[in-house]
Amino acid sequence: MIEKHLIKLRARDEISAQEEEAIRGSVARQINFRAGAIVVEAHQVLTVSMILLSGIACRQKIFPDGTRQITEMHIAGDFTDLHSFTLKYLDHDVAAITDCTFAVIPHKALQEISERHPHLTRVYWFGTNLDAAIHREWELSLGRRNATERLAHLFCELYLRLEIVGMAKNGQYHLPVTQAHLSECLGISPVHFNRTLQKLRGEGNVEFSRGIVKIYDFEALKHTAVFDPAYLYLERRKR
Amino acid sequence: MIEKHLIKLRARDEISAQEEEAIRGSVARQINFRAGAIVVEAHQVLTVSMILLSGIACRQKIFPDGTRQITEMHIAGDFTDLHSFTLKYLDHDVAAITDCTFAVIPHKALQEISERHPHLTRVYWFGTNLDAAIHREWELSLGRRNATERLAHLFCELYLRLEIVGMAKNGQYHLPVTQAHLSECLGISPVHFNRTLQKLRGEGNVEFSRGIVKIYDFEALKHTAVFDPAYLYLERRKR
DNA sequence: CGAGGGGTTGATGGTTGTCAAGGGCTGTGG
DNA sequence: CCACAGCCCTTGACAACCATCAACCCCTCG
Repeated sequence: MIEKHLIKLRARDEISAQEEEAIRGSVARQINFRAGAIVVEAHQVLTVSMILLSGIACRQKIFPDGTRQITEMHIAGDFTDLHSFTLKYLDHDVAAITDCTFAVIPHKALQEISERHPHLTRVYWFGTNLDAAIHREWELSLGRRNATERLAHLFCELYLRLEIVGMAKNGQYHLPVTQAHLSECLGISPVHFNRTLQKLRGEGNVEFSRGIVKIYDFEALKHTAVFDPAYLYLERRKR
Repeated sequence: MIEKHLIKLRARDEISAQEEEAIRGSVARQINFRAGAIVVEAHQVLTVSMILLSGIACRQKIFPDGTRQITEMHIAGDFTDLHSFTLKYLDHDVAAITDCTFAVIPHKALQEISERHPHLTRVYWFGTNLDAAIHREWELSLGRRNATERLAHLFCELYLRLEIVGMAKNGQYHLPVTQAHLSECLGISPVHFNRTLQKLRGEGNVEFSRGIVKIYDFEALKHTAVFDPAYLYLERRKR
């Protein structure tokens, strides 16, 4: 159930048997959401956090006029709103892009972990800092990369993140989202997204259609994206 | 010395006398940097974190070709690289924009805090989550706001953050940075920054010259920025 | 067969970047 | 005191990038 979550944690740190037990014991229940549903609403006081088990979700910020910015994509294994444990409420929504299943972890359980398991607490603290690093990289994209580079960069990031949890291999992965969703990640219009995608396809290094991303030359794609994976902290660190 | 840091913490949570003592005891030394210096270099393994005592610093990401994106501005009281405690190295630089003084906190001391002071650990965890919230808001700016709105938004954010630590009042604060620095926050060229600033001045709600920001109508400025301070988490929360 | 969502295309205009030049202020040395 | 250098700010002209509007296509599903 939370296997992908454990794989993600163990890709970056050692998790002992007791810690794994503590994590498993903290799951109160599962919950499903339909595609398009708001999973967590901004500004609502929260008492639980959620681990994404399957599906694709995102963090989004919405303007009064309805325009939307997706600030991070979430895949299976991600602790989508762990930060609500210390923030108490979120400054953004969490939305289900496809149908999603979550494991629900009450803040009470996180409180216990933070009292009894200092190392695991630091692992989860690391997890929220990793999200912040992804936000920073997206700031760089939105501030300095053009549309082509942004899109190539997003394809690279998702490949590496999905690969960790076994959901991408041989340069290919499922990404069952619309062009409009991705344009909201990149801060461009859907029309311009479409033209950008065609340009990338023309270069022959990547394709995206029917919800499948095919990367034919990852090194070339990294090059057009100016992609440096350091911000994903993919190495295992010592306790 | 770390008074502004304590004020910032106490604006959001209760800090006990013992916790204050633990914080004060963790400061190993002070260190100064000249304007323009790199305080922390990306990708270097770190063993200390630093609290900004005076001056203005920033987090920046630089492309191979030298173009730069500032991902967050730091003011006195900010724990500029607390996240290096769990990340071990940073995905970005920390740079001194003006002359700066920092308090140095060894990771060993943070390790002890994380073992002995669960509540204070959560307070610091909250602190890094607050930085992440600022990153998200900047993603929204860079992705969806135009240049005028971005600049107005930055002036609003810095006002509220400086006000907390007593460095802004009556709609006015010192911001001894160049237009080029601010343009690197906003993801626009220095030339366009200058024209944007003139446009805002023409509207009569804000002025910026000789390193001083004067806000004449904060509500109007908030309105042009579509500024919602929720992401700064300015209320005091319960233990 | 029709409706609807998602994808595609063309035309046009606004926002922003780039290049180049000049102005103003400050600090320094003659 | 003045000349000069250097940094920062400002302005104008032009081009690139991207948004918007509108129309159409394609596929799926009821």
